[in-house]
Amino acid sequence: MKVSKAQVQENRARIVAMAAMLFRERGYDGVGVAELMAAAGLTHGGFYKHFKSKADLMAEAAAAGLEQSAVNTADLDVIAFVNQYLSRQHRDAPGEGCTMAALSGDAARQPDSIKAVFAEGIERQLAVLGANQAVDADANKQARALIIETMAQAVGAIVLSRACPDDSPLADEILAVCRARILGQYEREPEVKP
Amino acid sequence: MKVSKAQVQENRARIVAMAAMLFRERGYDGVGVAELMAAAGLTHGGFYKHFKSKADLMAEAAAAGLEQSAVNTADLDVIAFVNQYLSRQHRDAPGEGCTMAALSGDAARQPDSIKAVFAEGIERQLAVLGANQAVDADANKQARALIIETMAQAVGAIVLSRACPDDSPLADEILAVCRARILGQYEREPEVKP
DNA sequence: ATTATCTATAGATCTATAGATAATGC
DNA sequence: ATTATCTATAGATCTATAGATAATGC
Repeated sequence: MKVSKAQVQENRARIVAMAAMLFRERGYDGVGVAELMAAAGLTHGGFYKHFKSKADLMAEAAAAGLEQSAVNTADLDVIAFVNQYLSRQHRDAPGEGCTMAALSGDAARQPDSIKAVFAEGIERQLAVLGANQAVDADANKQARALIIETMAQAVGAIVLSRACPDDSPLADEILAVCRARILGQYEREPEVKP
Repeated sequence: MKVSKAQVQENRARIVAMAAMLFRERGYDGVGVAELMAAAGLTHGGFYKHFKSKADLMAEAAAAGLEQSAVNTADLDVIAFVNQYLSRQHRDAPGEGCTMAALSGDAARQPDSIKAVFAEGIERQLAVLGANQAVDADANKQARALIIETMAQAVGAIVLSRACPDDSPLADEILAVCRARILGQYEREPEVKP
């Protein structure tokens, strides 16, 4: 029943990847260890050779999800990012979407060890979107403020839109309004290029 | 052991009020019926004479929390609202704060019956903040868009700030930046008065 | 020999129900 | 007579551990 070291590593990665998806879809309390391990093709007893506890996995899955978002958006400019982020596709597929939007509410009730992972993930995403890339300190401060505002509005729009019933006109209106207004801001205040 | 009709009504209201607070603090899955009833000074068996199920209470507690926010902010203009909403006090007291910010993430995973309560609560809050109060249809549309953008950014800022560790500089920065930028927008685009 | 995985289970917790009780309200 | 509340419990589920197993890797 033992498996190769490569297989062990692959199994562990699959558990983390499944957790990152299932937690985003159903929340930290919405997915049990047994179900998670079954989704990864294993039995639940083996979980504790990979992780000390479910809380440990939560931190690792959050880091994986946040890292994935940063990598996926690394080659987008802010306008492309906003168009993708504030889309119905993103709203309706939380399992593959932004970890901040899907799990920040849950993270707020977790210990600082998990919140620290989120803070790092937020900071990373701000960097990817072009904060701190301006020529001088003052321009940097302004660029960073603009990116923070954009992320907050984008996250808020997705969170509120997802809280509405599936066919609610308000759900779509929130996305459309925020997308238009953010994009309008980047026309007036063009993105800072390095 | 039976109690008067007035007492029954009072007990029920206390259960709903405690639920509205505890759910905001710890999430729908974070509070059990037994603990909730104990917090209301009752034993858990009696719960089911008041509510058909925990899910029924969740809908009613959400409605109560959303209603409370609307009433509390009814006499504030948008600027006073934003100053209060994007404060450390609000961020650090979710149990008495905005239900949208505290529970939208949980609501997204609940059935449409609960999401419908949230959609109504959002719509109500938009109305309180002055959407639909302009003189003509076009001005109304613009005013509504501005309020939606403001709510999304405010909710997103609180949600992200709460996901950061308690002493995180980023948590405070998100609040300060979004507060300043929203207020700046209302200077440039003054609030629509009826 | 080591150890990742499996089966089985302990112990806690959670929602919901059953039946008894006693004060209200017709 | 009705019924809100209480005590007790059923049945499900969840995290974590114990012990057996069998293939890897020294």
